[in-house]
Amino acid sequence: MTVTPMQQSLISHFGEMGSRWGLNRTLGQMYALIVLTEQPLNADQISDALLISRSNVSMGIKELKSWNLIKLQHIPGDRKEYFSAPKDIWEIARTLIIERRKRELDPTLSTFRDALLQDPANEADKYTQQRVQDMHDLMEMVTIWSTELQNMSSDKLSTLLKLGSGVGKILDAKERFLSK
Amino acid sequence: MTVTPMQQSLISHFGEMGSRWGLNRTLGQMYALIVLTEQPLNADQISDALLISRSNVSMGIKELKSWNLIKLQHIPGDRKEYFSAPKDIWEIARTLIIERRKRELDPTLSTFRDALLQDPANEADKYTQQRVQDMHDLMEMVTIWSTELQNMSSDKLSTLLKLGSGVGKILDAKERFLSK
DNA sequence: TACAATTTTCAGAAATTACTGAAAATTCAA
DNA sequence: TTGAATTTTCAGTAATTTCTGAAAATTGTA
Repeated sequence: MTVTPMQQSLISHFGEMGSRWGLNRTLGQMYALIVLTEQPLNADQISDALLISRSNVSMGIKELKSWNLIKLQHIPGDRKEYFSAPKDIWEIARTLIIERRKRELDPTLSTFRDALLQDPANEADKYTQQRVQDMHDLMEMVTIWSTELQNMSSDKLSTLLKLGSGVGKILDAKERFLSK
Repeated sequence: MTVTPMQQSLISHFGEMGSRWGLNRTLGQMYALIVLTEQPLNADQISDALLISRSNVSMGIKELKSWNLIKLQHIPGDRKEYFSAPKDIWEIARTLIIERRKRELDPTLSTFRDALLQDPANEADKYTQQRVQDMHDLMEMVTIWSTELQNMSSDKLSTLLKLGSGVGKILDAKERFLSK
């Protein structure tokens, strides 16, 4: 399991990014390695390639599993477990959307709802609730979107994204669709 | 500058979330306080309300400024600087999208492009480039979208988001239209 | 200009998070 | 079963990040 210079620079970058994200450096590197390698890898190979301890890999894998980001495989005649990433990049994207929604949006929405159910104790609370209401509404819409994306095929997701350069067009499409 | 229980629980939640995000706990709390309070606040008030040192507030403000998340105000006859958040929640959302794109997508896209320009040293590199190409394409579309959103008025952004669960249907309609 | 008010900086301390090696637990073939 | 191969756990250590107080810098007024 040797890492080419090209792979190394990508792995490093994902390490940096991973720590800026909710993950940590090692996790970012591990996932980069798995995504960029065609063959499934076992824990020892990951440990060798990234120069991190076997136990660190074990913890990383546990985390990646909890994010549903890796596939588990077995190779006949080999007792080790092998890990790989989905070959469809859209599937990875979809998983990331779902998992981040679960971890970030859902609990926040629930905190917002709690606050909105309370009686405002004074003017300050009234203002607070008003702001919470705005954030709640926005976030709920984002949630609905993410649910939608979650159920969308890769093809469809791709079509939607490609529509990008003219989101305005989508709005137009909506008008036409609804008004006929 | 007293914080009501309702505000306190929201501030705590944002603290938790902030650290899961790229920000840190204090920054999350600071921004929650500013967003949830109607009046602009000065650094001492923030320091009092959150029980953190004046210098910590100063660093936090610097960071929030770099994210373009706060507005700076002066109150006549008072030399202190006062801080507030945009009243339009969509504006805050838009700013977050822009800033995160700058910090996360742009550098990543550039790393991807570097890798794609290199000559693959072997089969492993060829596979790596293929995967990078996929990720690049996806991320470029996301970038285009975010640019689009950046230039969209709050009204239009709101309309688009409200479309939510209707998006799939519109795409269906489009498919049917194109394939006949 | 002088100076009080305010903000910023920054070295070190405190807190948090990540990582390791050793040991425990699990798995599976014989 | 047994025991070798493999994975997981976890206490302690290392590394990183955050926070503070003191001092320096800046600002604005008289």
